[in-house]
Amino acid sequence: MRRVVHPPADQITLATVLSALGDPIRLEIVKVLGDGQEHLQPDFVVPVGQSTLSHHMKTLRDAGVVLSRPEGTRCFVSLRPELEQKFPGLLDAVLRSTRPSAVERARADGGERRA
Amino acid sequence: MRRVVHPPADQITLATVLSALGDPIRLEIVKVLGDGQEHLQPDFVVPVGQSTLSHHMKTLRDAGVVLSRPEGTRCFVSLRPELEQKFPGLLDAVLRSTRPSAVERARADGGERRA
DNA sequence: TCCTTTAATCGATAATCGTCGATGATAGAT
DNA sequence: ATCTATCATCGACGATTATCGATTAAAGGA
Repeated sequence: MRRVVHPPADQITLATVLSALGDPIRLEIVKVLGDGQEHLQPDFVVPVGQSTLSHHMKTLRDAGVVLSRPEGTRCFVSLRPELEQKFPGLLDAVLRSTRPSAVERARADGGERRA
Repeated sequence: MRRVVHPPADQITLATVLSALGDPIRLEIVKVLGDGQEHLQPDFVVPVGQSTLSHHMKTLRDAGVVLSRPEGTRCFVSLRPELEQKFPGLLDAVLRSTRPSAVERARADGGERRA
């Protein structure tokens, strides 16, 4: 796998992180990574081509959101742990926000009786 | 003051909110609004012209982050309360992240003895 | 050595964004 | 009726971004 670079933790900025997260495709990627596991590109089911997905990955990597670990011909991706130190609770709040809330689930149910 | 429009709460999306917050100027605006009070444009000290500031305000408004309340010739701006219902804890996490953490303050102190 | 796989990079294109100065709209004051 | 203050809108510009298909790099397997 090709060489990939990560920014040092001290030059990760909030604006850049939020900007990186402010895209539906990248939000979906982060949502998948939210399980704390490492993932490969095929794990992210997004409606874009491979090169575009790779580009989004670079955006997240450059922003300091994800970590890319090349191994053999593959590249394992995970959430970058330093993010929690720098911006405590931020990623959690974002991940919680990607899940429908109780009131939204109720609204989606409409008037249905519970099964 | 001219008529301003706000999106209905149910069409505020996470990606759009994060994208709106992912800019240093707008982050500064939100930081000022973090005191929970209403503010006028002159309260935001940002290195851009008036028309650009107004444009950023529109971006935040369209994303559902802020509320604009025209009164007379002025326009009071505040954080939009529905945001907390939709994405609980998100704005708080962002606002906390705009403030330097304890470890960062210690680092900035360098080896200095405390006064 | 050649083939396959995975993912980064390149070059191109269209769309979006941040910025500015100028103008316009609205309300209040003189 | 005019002037002034506040802020939204307009038109233009350059910069950045999202996207694609094609290519390249690196490693593994045949």
